[in-house]
Amino acid sequence: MDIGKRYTPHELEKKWYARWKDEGAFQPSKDKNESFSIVIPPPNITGKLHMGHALNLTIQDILTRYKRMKGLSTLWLPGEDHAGIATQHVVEKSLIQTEGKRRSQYSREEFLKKVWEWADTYKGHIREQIMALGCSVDWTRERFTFDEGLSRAVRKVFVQLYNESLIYKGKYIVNWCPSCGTVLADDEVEHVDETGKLYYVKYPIKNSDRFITVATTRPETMLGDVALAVNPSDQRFKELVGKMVVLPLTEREIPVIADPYVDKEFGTGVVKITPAHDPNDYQVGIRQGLQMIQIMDNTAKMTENCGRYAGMDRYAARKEILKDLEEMGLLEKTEPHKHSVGHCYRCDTTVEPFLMDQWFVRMKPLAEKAKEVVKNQKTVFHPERWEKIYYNWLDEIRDWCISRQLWWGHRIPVWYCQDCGHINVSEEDVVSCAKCGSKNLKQDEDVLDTWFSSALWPFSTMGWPDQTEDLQKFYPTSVLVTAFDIIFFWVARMIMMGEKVMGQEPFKDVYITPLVRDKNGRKMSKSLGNGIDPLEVIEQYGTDPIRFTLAILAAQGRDIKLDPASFETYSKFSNKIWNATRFILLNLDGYEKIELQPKDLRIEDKWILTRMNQTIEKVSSAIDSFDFNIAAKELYDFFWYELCDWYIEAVKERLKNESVDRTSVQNTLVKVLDSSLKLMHPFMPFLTEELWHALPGISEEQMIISALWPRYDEKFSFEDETSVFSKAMEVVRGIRNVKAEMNILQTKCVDIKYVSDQKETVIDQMKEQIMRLGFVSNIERSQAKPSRAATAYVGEGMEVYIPLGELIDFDAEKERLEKAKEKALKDVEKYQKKLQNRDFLERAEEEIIEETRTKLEDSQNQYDKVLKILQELT
RNA sequence: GGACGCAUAGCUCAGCGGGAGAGCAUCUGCCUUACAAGCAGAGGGCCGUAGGUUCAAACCCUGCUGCGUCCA
Repeated sequence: MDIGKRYTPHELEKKWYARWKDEGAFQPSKDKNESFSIVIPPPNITGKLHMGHALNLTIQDILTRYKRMKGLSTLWLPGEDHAGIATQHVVEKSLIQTEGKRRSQYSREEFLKKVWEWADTYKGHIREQIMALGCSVDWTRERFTFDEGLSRAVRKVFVQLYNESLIYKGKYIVNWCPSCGTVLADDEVEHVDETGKLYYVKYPIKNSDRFITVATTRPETMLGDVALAVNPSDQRFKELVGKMVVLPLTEREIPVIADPYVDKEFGTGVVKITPAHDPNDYQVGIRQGLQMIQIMDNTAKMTENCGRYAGMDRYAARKEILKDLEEMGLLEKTEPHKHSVGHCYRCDTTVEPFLMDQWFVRMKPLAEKAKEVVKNQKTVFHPERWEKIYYNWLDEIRDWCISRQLWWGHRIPVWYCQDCGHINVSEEDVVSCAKCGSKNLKQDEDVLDTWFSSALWPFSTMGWPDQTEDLQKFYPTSVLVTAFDIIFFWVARMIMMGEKVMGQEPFKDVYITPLVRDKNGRKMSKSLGNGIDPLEVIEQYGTDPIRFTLAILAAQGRDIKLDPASFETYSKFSNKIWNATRFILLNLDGYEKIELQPKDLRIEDKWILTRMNQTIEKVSSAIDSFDFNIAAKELYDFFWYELCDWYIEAVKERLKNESVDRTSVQNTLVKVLDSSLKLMHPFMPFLTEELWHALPGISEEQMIISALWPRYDEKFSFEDETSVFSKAMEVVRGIRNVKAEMNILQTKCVDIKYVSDQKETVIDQMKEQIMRLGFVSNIERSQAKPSRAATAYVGEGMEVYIPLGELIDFDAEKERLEKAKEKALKDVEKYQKKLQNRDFLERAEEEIIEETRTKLEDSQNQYDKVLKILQELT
């Protein structure tokens, strides 16, 4: 079978993906016992996939295809995430644009209908992109976090945790996003260092003309102050404790209290306490039994508790209050101040700490279990260091706020009885109160945090709460491949829920992918506009090059600085594979498959087969240890620098003559190509599938995707021949080098002469190949160095010369030899020094010492010979 | 403030105890009938800095400097 002259990626991508999918190649085989499974980190339905996804998906596909070829029953389960806040946010924005209406102008049902429409559209986009990347996911098992089945799982877990008192409702300080109009979990708040101001405000002491000065970054919250606090050990303020001060602007009187929370060094050593609007103050408030005054509403406007400031936005109020304090002479001074400010991770609005009734998950007991799982190595992080980050977070964990004031999400399965006040918590919709039987019920308006449903993903996608075959076979999953930024949001919570609900860790390995940055090391982001769209790259170069590029850059524990030029580099590799295959196919005239026998093989055949064997081992073990870059590099080097540059070049002559020998070469080529394509398949699925089908003996029904992974074959490992070939390579390089230095065309054939005291040299063993690779017209053994000759090779037991007559440039030759001499001398000195060191001889391993002795001998030898040649240079 | 990571050729990085490597870029030569998306050759590095461990350190340990990230 012939293939086209050029590698044209696009048509073959579509063709093969459709066939793989249609023939069920992505579905796990039913008959095998050992299984391998991955659940996809479900992409949000808010937008398109970025380079991070492309990397993440590529790695998962490499693992999946590799395990599938290794014969395991393999499942990669795809799906999408409904992404509560984010999705509601983008849909609202798009509705304002398309229909000019805000969310409040729709009913909850109407709005949700719109979001579902959006969800369906975007699920489609995500599917297309996953397909474009060639991912071998089992589409028959696709799931969505808001599916009916997954919603059932969410309810069941909620009820279970509620019944075990692991879920509770309570009034606490939470993070409120005034723009999204919902509460956020602690880890959904991003802290950014900002330069703000520290305002020093004077509070008059009651019945006195003295003041206490308080430093604050947020003067507007003073309207909610209920106390001033000092550190109990602070001598400066000892006698003030217990006194009352008059809160400026309100005339309210508040006490001065002592609390160890106060930092003596900060500001004046006195802080204002606003329990309803600051998490630390809230703790003080609880300890001291203080009143809590709400001064802002859901939109961050001041409440009626704020007198004449009521109705103002928080920033307007701040301005106004400062102006008033200034006028009253109560603003002592203002200093620039650096502090960290919380922002909403979705819309970047400054979050407001807020005292509210919300639902929480009690994290401590779950976190303990989750720590154990990793400590006991039931789940292992790669690279290992992420464990620390994981522990760190779990150690400092606080209860997880799971209710969200949104419409898009799993509605909290709680019904409040309007008559008796009973809280009904149930998997099924409640129609009558369990306590009083009243039908006057009201379901909680709020929905659950998206991550609550994502936390169940590894088992909810496999049919839980039903006891399905998939769960039996594929849970726990084998590997989770994800980015570090969701270790807290997602990975840790999945482990908690897996342990809690299934009694078993959700995955055995967690591979944390590198972060894809731009070529300058900046994070790719929409606002910087420095993102690279994977689809555009695919459009330009094809899927296989982008996958291979990402894989070869994916070194563990280091971010990827992605220079688009890399795609160019590795698309050339694809082309190389294409053309090498094409060459082999063009040379299969009269091909007849035979069982290769060592006795029919020549040195270069044995060499390439040995190297093939080694490559199989290296690539397999690299994938096993998640070192995708090493695996990819190994393939690149083997295929290009050994198979193409040396083996194919060496056997071209042998392919020309019809003989048994040609059959051996053809079979070796086909065998090596077959194995190479298989090893490369997980990285470059389309190209390899296409080319594999052009190989002789591959039937139309077969597919490389389900072919068996190559195995190391003892029969084809030949150490001796491998070192002979290496020596031949050196000789050829020497000849080429002389030509380059003497300005002789590489393709101009020269004669060579060699001097040796050995009976058989590499030149005798590989004469034809050396002649072909070095463009040599004639080789002769000689008793001594010919005159007017350049030295091409000086090695153990042999020197190779090129008699050049008038062509020789003595200066250039002398320079070359001087360089070689210097190098040899440096080596000699280095090894001598080592071997003269008594400590070295006493303490180093015997093997190392022996090796060093050999090296010394070799370099000494080299030096002597080069020196001699140099002296005789005529 | 607490924790972590990184520093190797001009650029991007691999190597992580016994010979400093790759790609890109640069320079030289070549259309050698698979591939000019190619072939052959060359130049370029006190492996951040100061100590320590070791017979032996780019590699292990510590301090420092610079850059980055996470948590508070």
